[in-house]
Amino acid sequence: MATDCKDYNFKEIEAYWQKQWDAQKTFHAEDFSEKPKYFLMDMFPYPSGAGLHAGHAENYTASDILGRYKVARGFNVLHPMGWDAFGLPAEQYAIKTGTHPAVTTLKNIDHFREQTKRMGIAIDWDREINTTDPDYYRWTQWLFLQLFKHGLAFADHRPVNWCPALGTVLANEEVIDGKSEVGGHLVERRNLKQWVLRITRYADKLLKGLDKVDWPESTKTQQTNWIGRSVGAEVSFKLKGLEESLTIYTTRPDTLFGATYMVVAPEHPLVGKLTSSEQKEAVEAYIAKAAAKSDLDRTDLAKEKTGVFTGSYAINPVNGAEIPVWVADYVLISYGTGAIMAVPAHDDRDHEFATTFNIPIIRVIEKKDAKGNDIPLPFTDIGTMVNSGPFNGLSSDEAKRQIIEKLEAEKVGHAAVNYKLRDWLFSRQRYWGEPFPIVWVSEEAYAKVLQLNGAVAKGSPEGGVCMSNDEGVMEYALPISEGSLPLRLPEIEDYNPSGTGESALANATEWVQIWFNLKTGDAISRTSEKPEGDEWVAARRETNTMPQWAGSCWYYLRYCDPRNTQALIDPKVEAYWGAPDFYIGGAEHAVLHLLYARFWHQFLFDIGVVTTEEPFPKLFHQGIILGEMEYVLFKDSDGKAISADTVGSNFEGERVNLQESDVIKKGDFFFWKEDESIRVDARAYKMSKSRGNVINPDDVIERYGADSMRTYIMFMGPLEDSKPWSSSGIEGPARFIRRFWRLMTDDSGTLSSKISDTAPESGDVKKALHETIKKVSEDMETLSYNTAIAQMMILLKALQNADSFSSATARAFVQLLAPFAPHIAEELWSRLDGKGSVAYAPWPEYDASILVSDEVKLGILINGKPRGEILVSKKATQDEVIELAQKIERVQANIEGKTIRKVVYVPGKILNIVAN
RNA sequence: GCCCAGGUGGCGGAAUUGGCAGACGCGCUGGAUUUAGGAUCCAGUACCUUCGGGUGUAAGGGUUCGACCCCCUUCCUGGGUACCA
Repeated sequence: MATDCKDYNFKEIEAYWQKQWDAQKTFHAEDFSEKPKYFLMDMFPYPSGAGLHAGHAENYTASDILGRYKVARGFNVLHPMGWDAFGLPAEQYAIKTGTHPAVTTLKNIDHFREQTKRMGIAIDWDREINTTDPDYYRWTQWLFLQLFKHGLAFADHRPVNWCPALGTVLANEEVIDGKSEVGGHLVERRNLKQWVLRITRYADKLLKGLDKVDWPESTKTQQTNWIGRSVGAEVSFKLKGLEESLTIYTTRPDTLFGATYMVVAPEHPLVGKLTSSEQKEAVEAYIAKAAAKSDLDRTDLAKEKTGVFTGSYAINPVNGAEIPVWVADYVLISYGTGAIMAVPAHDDRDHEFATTFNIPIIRVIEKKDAKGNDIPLPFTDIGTMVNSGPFNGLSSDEAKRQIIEKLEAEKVGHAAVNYKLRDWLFSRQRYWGEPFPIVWVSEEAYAKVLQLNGAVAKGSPEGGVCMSNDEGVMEYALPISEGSLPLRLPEIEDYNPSGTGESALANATEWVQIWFNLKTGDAISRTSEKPEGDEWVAARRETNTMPQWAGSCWYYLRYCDPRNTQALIDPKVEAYWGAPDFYIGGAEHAVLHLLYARFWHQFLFDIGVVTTEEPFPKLFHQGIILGEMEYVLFKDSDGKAISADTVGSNFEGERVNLQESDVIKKGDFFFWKEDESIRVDARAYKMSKSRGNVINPDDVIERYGADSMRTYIMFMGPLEDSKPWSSSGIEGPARFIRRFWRLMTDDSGTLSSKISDTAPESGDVKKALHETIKKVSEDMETLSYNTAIAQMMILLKALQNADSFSSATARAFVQLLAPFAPHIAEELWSRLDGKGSVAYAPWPEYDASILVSDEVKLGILINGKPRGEILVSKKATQDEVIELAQKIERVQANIEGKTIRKVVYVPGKILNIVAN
């Protein structure tokens, strides 16, 4: 049944079909269907109060089109949606208003779901998930318990941004120039008890797995760089007058002869011993200063190298040279061994440092430029060895090998691999996150756990996880029983952090203070009587919560089996759906989300929960939709227009937004029409509230309808490109949709009289249709939606110009358009007596025989310049073609009096005659 | 700085195993229709031109019968990253 709209009333039509899809569960994905499965997934959104933005609309429309196409192709499509709903904004709102974050979150989710439906996105809503739902996060907690059990989670003191004035820990983005974003209070670094995941154990697997996935190259590169595997050597330098030696890591053992000094990080454990009495004061002052700097400051002030001589000397193992040991903060304690050999000739940073402090610079690698001159220092590439004793003349690569061999033989060094990747700080001092299913007990209690050897012992890693508390007493972390999951967030009155650096959970005494069973892992509040039995002890719950990444690391699995109460996912279901066949989302998650999720997935593979090695075999990033193009005229304080190229970044005058018609382009730049010597700044900016250039999908749907919005967003350009929104540009696709309606219907809302199965259909119409089927089908596979739409516009024109066309042609066209504009397609499909939902109608096939034509247009070129064209058979011989070509006047004129030197004939494409 | 992606009409873009650059759309110009229109329809629209033609894909060079496409150099824009030895 269709609506009874006479004209194109998109509001009525879209609302009607959305209701139908909901009621009929049109997009239900069936487990174990015999159809081939297609698991299509979007990066799920954080349901913010602001609602969906243009980027979401682009993302979901793109995947929706692919999903609808796959349904028409006979696939059992799983296209789910969910909510990454833990996060700071809801907590901050709770602190301000006292509203429980869950309340705010559910309200926002309702809004997001409504908006998604209003865009006509085909989702199986029965599989909706929400990371803040205890039935969901119990499995996040379960997963953490597995990581814990396998020794991949440990506790450590790690620095956070602590703001004493606010009594809270701040996220990096809440700290600006060392001050809190709110209130501008001083922020300091403070070590807190934190959870850390050993992602570094998976560094190699994460690197190797990238070879197996079909991802954008740039994303793979980013992950590769982030993991930052480097191969080099660890070398021990004897220290003059000290027992200890100093071990360094270098990727360039070939430059060992060029080491003229050494540097240790200010935090290096040997600094004290290295420091001579004369240098003590200077070194200690330097270390104190370095400690006061945050990581950010240390890099901010990186422009000038600083450091202090320790007074000690090291001995270069390859040539016995004595070289000074410095302490400098350009060496980081967290990478390698926290100490380096400095080779100023062949490292930019060492060169800068050596120049600043007048340290000798010795060239040990030689390379000549094109003119035969030495390439100036610092030269960081590889070349030929010089000043390196027995290794002179070797290539860098060969020297690396031989020097490592020599070091190994002399037991002063060995080949070594290092990673930039750090272990993952996995805790936050917040309320609105998953509670850790962990309790802390005393050392004696831990001993008893081993003795009892119950579920608690079996769920713990070998050696346990322990950590000294503020009083210096050792405490042990133990897992709560899997049966007691989910460990729910307690209801609290005040969402403010405890003020001690712990989350608000620390104040929920009844929740935190528990009796814990050392055998079973069960717990009850200490407000109750201590149960019988000496396996029950007093314990304290972990008060950190998990970061937002936790829920998003494995959500794709839960879509397959969202209501399972026995397991994270049923192995049979996992075997059917496997990993998502297609994953679409923004490139901003190229590193962290995608790396963390891969880590968990590889772990789940190792413990047998999943059967695939990688979670996202195919990944696609949609580009960013920018705000509208802006033409900005600058005016100085006197209101006088000034040219954009004279304006610095500290411009303080007035910015005037001009219309496109107010500017003129000359060369590469735009100028003001009123005074063409004034250059105008022309560009599109990222959408942002502060800039006021945000396009709200709701407004667009209100004015044009979802079908037109979807078609426009896909028509804007290649999906992966970033492109500016244009409020006039949408008129094109919107007109196309309206014309499509008028092509199929007449004024009274009945089918157009042009649609006839008795009148003959012209060859041109047939050809246009089949060309379109071919083009659209091909473009679907590559997500080239912009050109698919362009081709449908051509078909529309052809049908408008035709006297009549068949209902079969009309239905095929409706089907082609259906993934893009599903509502109007359903409506017209229904009116064209199509069976069922157009979504399930088998995708039209093109008839290749209609498209092949023997006659082709052949371009005739003289000396590479187009001079005419002829219609010939594809199989025409070169001689036939030349004869025909020579009959063309312009061709004659261009070869007259010249000798033909060469002829290049590409059948079906061009004929190029070279003559002079 | 380094890494990645990209520069094509006034605008969004199309065309690549190297073969007639500018499909499709916006905007603009002119026309039709309408009481009116931010509706609809038709035509034109890269630039220059002495109307023969010439020039054009960020700039310069190279390879080729032929280059938006391949190679080298430079410039610009966007994204990522921040002393990782």
